[in-house]
Amino acid sequence: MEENLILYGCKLAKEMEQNLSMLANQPEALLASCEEIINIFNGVKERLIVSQANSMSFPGRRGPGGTSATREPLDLISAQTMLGDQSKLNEYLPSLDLMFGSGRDVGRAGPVGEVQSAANATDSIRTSPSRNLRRRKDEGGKFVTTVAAPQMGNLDLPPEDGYTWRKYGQKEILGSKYPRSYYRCTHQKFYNCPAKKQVQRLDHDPFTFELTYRGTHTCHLSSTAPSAPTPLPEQALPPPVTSLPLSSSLANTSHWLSMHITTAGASSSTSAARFPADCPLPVADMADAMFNSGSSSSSMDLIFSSMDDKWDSEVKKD
DNA sequence: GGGATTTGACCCTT
DNA sequence: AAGGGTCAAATCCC
Repeated sequence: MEENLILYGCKLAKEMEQNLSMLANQPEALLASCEEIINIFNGVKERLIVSQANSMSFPGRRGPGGTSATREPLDLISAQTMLGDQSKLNEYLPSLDLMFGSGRDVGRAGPVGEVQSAANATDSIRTSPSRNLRRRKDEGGKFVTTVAAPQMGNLDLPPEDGYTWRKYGQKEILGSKYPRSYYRCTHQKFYNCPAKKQVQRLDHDPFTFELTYRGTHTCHLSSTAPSAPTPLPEQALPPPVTSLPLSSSLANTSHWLSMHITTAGASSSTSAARFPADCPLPVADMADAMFNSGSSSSSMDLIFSSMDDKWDSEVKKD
């Protein structure tokens, strides 16, 4: 299933690239389309991360009062070892970050920096001379997903998602049976990482968590960040929520992806997000081709040409 | 002692 | 005014 997700992302990129070529003379439409691409790929990336996390077993955690909720990178490392062909995933995720950024990192420059401005404008945050930044729930830059509770271990804790989080609050929410927990990135202090997430059980399904991600991980961008020994946990970013209305096809895409990730979270399968053995990665080459080539269509065709047959033969099997 | 969690209070947005 | 998000002191654990 995850393999299909990846194949789908490749397929989608090719289709979008074809659309972009038709918008070459319409800068505004081109920008909007680029924005869609950024958000879609971020969504795919995040789903891969969550999918991989959900496919693992959840090692025992310490009880309340300790450091139980911290996410140990070793969990992922060992899981990757067990799952086998994860090296390509580790290549793929940071490459996507380099390619598309988060859409929300103010300090990040790159090929998509200007494209991000529209999203940043809608993602207004209030500043106060005496208080830290605060944002409301309906502001932009929110990504919501649901995952199943761990099959084993402490069911009160949400499943691993590859990041290390520090809990900073919990609150009873009106109309909800279960309290909402607030987490921020463990590296916020040292790397000024703004990533946060909220965890809440669903009223109608206590074994399912709703995860709300806000902000993006910038800790992996620091040259001193401890990313080298643990590629996956520190190199991937939670995606922003698209600030632009998706086209009908892309909206369907989002639905399709949501369906799949939810299924992956609820599954007890030990299968992991894997790349097909002949997937023409690494994506660093894709980024180079997409942004440094004068002839985007030809380069994209080169990148994705071998994907079509595989997509047609494998994805349609489902 | 350092780091993480708990929890009541505070502040902001609606 | 109510509800949600965050702060920060107290507490816990290693």
